[in-house]
Amino acid sequence: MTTALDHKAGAPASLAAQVAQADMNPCGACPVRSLSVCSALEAEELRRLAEILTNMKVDTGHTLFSEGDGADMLFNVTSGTMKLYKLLPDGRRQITGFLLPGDFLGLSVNDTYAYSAEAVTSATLCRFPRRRLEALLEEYPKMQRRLFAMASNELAAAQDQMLLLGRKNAKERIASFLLLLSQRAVRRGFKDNPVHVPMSRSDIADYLGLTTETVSRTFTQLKTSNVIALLEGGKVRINDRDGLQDLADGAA
Amino acid sequence: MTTALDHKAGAPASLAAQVAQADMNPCGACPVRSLSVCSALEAEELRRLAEILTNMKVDTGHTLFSEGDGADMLFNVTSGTMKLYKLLPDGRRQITGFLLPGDFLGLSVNDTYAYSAEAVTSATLCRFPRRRLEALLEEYPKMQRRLFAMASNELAAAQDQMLLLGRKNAKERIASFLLLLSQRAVRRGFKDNPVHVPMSRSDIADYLGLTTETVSRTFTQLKTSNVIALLEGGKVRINDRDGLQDLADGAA
DNA sequence: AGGCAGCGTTGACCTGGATCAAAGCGCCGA
DNA sequence: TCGGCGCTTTGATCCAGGTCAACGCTGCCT
Repeated sequence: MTTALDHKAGAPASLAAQVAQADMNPCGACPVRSLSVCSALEAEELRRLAEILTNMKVDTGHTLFSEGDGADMLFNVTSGTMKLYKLLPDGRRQITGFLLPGDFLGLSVNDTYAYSAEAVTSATLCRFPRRRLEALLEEYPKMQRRLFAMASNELAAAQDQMLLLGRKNAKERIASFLLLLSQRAVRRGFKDNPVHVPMSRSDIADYLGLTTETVSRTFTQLKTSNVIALLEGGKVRINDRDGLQDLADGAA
Repeated sequence: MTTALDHKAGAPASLAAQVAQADMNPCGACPVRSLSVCSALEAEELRRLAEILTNMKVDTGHTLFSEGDGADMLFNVTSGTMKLYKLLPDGRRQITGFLLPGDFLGLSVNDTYAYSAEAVTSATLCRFPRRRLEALLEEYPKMQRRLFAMASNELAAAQDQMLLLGRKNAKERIASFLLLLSQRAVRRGFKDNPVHVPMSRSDIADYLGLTTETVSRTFTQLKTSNVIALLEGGKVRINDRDGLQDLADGAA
């Protein structure tokens, strides 16, 4: 079992220093300001955020929280990859999303999490007490609006995923998945081509509503038809992006 | 083809009269204040909303907007049922949700709708110009917060639906669907038992990621095993709610 | 009244992906 | 260095749900 290593975000003095630079993100090492809940805010707002956050680190496989737990914390991923999932009583699992640096997690409708969150790779996050963040939101409507925009984006992504799960075949699902990862890499400022795929076949399967065997076979098919190449280290090179896009759209 | 019948919401005088009663909802006949974007607001806020809204009516089958259209309007359903869907180029369709009175639609990330909206039954809506509503949101953070809460709810529903589409079998999907309709009826103040199912088999199929034939057969199975009874007028009586719940959870 | 178009149901058959099984292939710890 | 465990791949077989087809019902339109 892995454990979470919590620690308060630096000493107060160092915090103040951080915030003195207006373009510093209080979420520590978060390299993706444009996606973070913390981005596009005023220095004053950042300072207030910094006051209530705690930086933490989780190892691969660590469960951050489980469906049904009391939802008193919100998180922002600052490095690594997390997965969110829901389970059926018999163990069937659906991964509802993979979270990259800048992504936010922990929103809940009532007072319990509606899904579980687990680290795909070792990851760092910053953690906000729900109550205190909500209080800040009241004070700074701009933060509220930013959070709303993020939720809207997630909703749009969820709808794409419903189309995928309800109507696409295995090849189309894998193609869509690879393009999604590629696009997200670009948005995070990395090059889009050898796509880094940090998750296991089993995670991919549970995200796409398939089995590991089908995921594996489909990767092999795409490799055989030279649309992609499987590189070492969990990297996938896209040889024929247009072909992959046509597949993903169901146009092929 | 059906057409939308737009008309300004009453005369200014009548509007003022409406708003004078603080617990009147500016969205005309909307009977479900607790779910509406308009609910739980101050008289002042309601008055401002009433100023910018237009009530409208759409007939069964009418397309309110299509995926890719410029998203300059937001809507709130006041009566009837709407469906949201996405299409693949070859015509495969995924319905991402059914909207009942009080539900909000038209949120978009960039400036175009990410899905199409069509009337399942004839329906009435109130329509807000996006720009003007956004301006109001700036002014009234409480409205913003309310909208955020609604988006969070939709997100949770979308995650449930992903679990359904990715991991449940046909019987479990139909069971989940019936219980969902039943619960929503309760929340809207109707009795939960003979559930009203206003949508066609084809709509149900495209919502659940099945075919009409499978939907029909599964209804028949549930009827045969006396879990439900199919009544006339698109009503379904739930005879064994616990049994249905076990099915929906995949516990049976 | 008749005809016809769309929906729902049912039957027969087919197939994509699940399931079951077994073999490679790191990677880590002793 | 070796052994073993977990992940991935590949093969063989199965089956839930898709596809194709036919028919009944209902409600329009003429």
